Amino acid sequence: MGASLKDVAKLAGVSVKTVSNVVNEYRHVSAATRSRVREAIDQLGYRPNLTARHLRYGRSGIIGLALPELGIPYFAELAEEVIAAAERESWSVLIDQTDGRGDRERLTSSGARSRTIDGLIISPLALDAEFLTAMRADLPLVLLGEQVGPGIADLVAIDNVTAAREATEHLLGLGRRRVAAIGDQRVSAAGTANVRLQGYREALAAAGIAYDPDLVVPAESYHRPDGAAAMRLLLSLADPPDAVFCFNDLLALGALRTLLAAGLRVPADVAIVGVDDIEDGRFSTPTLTTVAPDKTQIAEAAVTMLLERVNGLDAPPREVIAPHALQVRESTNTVAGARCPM
Amino acid sequence: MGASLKDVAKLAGVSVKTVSNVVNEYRHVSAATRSRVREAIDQLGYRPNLTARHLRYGRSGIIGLALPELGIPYFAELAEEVIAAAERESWSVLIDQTDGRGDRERLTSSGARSRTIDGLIISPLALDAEFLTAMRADLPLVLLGEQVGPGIADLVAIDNVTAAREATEHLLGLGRRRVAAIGDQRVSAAGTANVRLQGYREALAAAGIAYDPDLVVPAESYHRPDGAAAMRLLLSLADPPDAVFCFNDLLALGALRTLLAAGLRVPADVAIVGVDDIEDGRFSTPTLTTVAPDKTQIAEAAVTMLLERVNGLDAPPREVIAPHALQVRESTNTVAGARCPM
DNA sequence: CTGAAAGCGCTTACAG
DNA sequence: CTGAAAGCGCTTACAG
Repeated sequence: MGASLKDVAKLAGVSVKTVSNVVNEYRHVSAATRSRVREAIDQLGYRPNLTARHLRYGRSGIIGLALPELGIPYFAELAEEVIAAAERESWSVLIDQTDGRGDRERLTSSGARSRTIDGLIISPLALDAEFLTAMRADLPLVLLGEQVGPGIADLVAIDNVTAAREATEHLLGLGRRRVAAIGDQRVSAAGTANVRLQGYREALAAAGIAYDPDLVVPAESYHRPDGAAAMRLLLSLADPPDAVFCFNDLLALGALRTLLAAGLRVPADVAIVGVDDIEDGRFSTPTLTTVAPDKTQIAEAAVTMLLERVNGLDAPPREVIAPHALQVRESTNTVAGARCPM
Repeated sequence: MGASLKDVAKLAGVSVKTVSNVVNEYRHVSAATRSRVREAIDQLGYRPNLTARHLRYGRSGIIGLALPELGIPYFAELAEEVIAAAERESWSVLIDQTDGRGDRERLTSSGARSRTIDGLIISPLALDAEFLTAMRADLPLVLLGEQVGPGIADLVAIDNVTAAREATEHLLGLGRRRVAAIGDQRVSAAGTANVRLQGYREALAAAGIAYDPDLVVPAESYHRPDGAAAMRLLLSLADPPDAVFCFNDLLALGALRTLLAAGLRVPADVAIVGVDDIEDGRFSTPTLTTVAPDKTQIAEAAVTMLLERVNGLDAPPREVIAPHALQVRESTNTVAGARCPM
């Protein structure tokens, strides 16, 4: 198909080494030779074959990003940042969707382990420590979100316990006493859901409020329908909640929908807090109070750490804890007046 | 780093050809040899180097997907489907974000033109026919969304004129007479915005309603803030609209926010229709009436057509028009009762 | 059924 | 400042 270095060399009447020198902009090429080579390149429409270059260098210039699904805005926004950060360093990003099952087969088959990528940023979810440890032996790895086991690989996350505690404290500070939690998951022992639940419980304990298991509703996935269904369950309780801490914004937006459809007012009757700070929550009615992780910083840290590993850094696993901040908006702001959308 | 075919061959005491035969599961390998090779593979932890294989085959097994940004849910959902469709065919997807500027530099540098991908699915936006024609000479191309010029490359899209006409007719059918449009763009002559505007105008004309340029508001990008700002502009008119057709759901959700914040009721005072059918609109309050393109079909058609080209199909540019359907929800349903969210 | 050799397109010591 | 040659790891005619 395309022309190769050899073709260019032949046309320019020089060796491939010289063409390579010109292409890679090494000095020590005479101006005359350089322009002759340039001409040949233009004439043939030559562009370097990156696959060959990668084979030679022993790397592909591509990193993988394994996420549950792009359909969850938090991950889409994060992917956006990761791609941008990688591009700044002239790396490309291959995205793998794990469907939240963290299915080993998928990861294995999808190139993560087949040396087509030089490193992997992975949101682990259902993957266990053992599997990840094995993966790390093959491939530089950066974990996103939550530590799966002690010192498995580099990690970038926010302090989820503190974040959850602050969110719950904020609701308690509003004077609410029946504070529910939506998003519990029993899948893995160290998952994000568990640490968020822990922060929730700490806040309740500090406020001297008894933990009521009825107020903690699991969510199979973290989409709006799950939040909506969980909220319906909570509304069916004899003593329903007056506030809800949702483990992500999508669950919160689903819960919000259920509340409004049931004729309840938010925050007057039930206040809501989410996590992620996705754009949706800044334009919903009411707007959504949320814990905002610094996604740009998370993405940059992940890419930086991964490339350091790809470049041979041999150090014990590192942890970057990115900052987060509670964004108070209408869904917990009882001062603002109520409005009627329909 | 990892073991190569040669290492395995040496350990198993056979030639590399034989190892290759085993790895690729060719028949005609004696059971004894096969198991000896298998053992060596396990022992060395051998996995094939895809880069080398790709060099040999002259292709990378990777296709590119160039989108404005993953932060726009429609594109994130589409990317999700494209990745899934590609994976079914054992292809990987490299995502490029063009930032809506369709910037040539980015595309050029980001691998699209550097032979690291075997084909490209691209949402063209600001790219002109000339540039795309030049690209197609290098690389199999499938255009997403809108035809940029006559017969430039394979295209998959919905019938945007009809979709826009139907959306507008739906609003007119509600008895609205001041129907605004948000999302006009002057960038390219054949862009999606223009065909949607055309459908809008056709519907007005068919209903015998004069076209009022004051009711058509441009949007620089298609995010919620743009819709919110455009709606504020419309509300400042002496004779504000009683309905709005937004060129995508994000604009519609932004407009919705402005209306509710201004104390207006939707749809009682102003009815709204969007395009894209993103998940947000199914859970907003009120839920959003929208034109739903069949994203799965769009993604599958794009991947199928691209792979056909990658496999050498030499045919004139083809067009796939995917189905769409108007999803009527609360934002235009004047029959449903009004509820008060806050 | 298996082996030795060439070649995909590049880069990089090694000479000159 | 430039060239001839080896090699990255794979596959594939070509022999046997």
